[in-house]
Amino acid sequence: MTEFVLRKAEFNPDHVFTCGQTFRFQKENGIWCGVARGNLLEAEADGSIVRLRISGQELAAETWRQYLDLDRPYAELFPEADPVLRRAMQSAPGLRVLNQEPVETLISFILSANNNIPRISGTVKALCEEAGTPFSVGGEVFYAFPDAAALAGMTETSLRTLGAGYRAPYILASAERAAGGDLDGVADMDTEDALKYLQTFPGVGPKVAACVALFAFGKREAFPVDTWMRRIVRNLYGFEGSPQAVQAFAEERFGSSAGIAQQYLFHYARRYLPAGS
DNA sequence: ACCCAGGATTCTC
DNA sequence: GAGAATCATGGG
Repeated sequence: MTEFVLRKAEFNPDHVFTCGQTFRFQKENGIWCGVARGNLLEAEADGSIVRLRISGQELAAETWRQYLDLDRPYAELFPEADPVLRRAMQSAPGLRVLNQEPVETLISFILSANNNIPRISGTVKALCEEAGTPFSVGGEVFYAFPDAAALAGMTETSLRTLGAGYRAPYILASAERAAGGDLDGVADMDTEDALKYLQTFPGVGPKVAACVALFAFGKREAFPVDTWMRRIVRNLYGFEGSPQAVQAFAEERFGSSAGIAQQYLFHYARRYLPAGS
């Protein structure tokens, strides 16, 4: 078991787990609970501190520091943040961008296309219970996200039963490629190459590629543009254009940590910008 | 019945 | 290349 005691100002689970980067965490009885890297991760706020408890196979504390992105100085990332970004950051202190597993991120965000977050979460959970490796903590059973080979061994029918819909064949084909090692080189690519390469996976376009690059491969300049991002850029920055134009606007404005700015803005938009505006 | 959801793919011009 | 139609599925 690994434990962390952190200041809520540097890691706030209420922001980390609701800002849309992961679909596997739920709050139960005041405790955030989910599975990451085949371990149970629980986070509980206690005043101004947060206790993190990680149970399961024993992984090095350094691995978890990396997963939690604890060693990045968030307060120093945007020294000249504009008023919009500053407001978004001030509204979510302790938000951090996790470093998640590539296969889980790839498949989850293929599922996210033209879908809504509650339904994505439900399908991901069903997927884990169907094909993931179970492990038990304190007598309760949890499921790791299925590895690529397990996913590739599923049928289109079973994936549709779990709620994947028309994305089922994309998931199978992309899982097959991942099982063959096709994600292995992405970590060493620069952002531009990674984005281009990830889009060769079935079901992966510009937005999903940016999510995978950002959330699984540490490409912090990758800036996913979705309906929320177009809305916030239009309403709060007065910039309107194609997703590609919005991405260029964001990269120019936010620089090498644009993806982290994106998470603050996305989280802010979902909480404070009325839908349909 | 209609629209939307963290879009991607395919068809068409 | 840019723009429209199509793609399951559940909830408003």
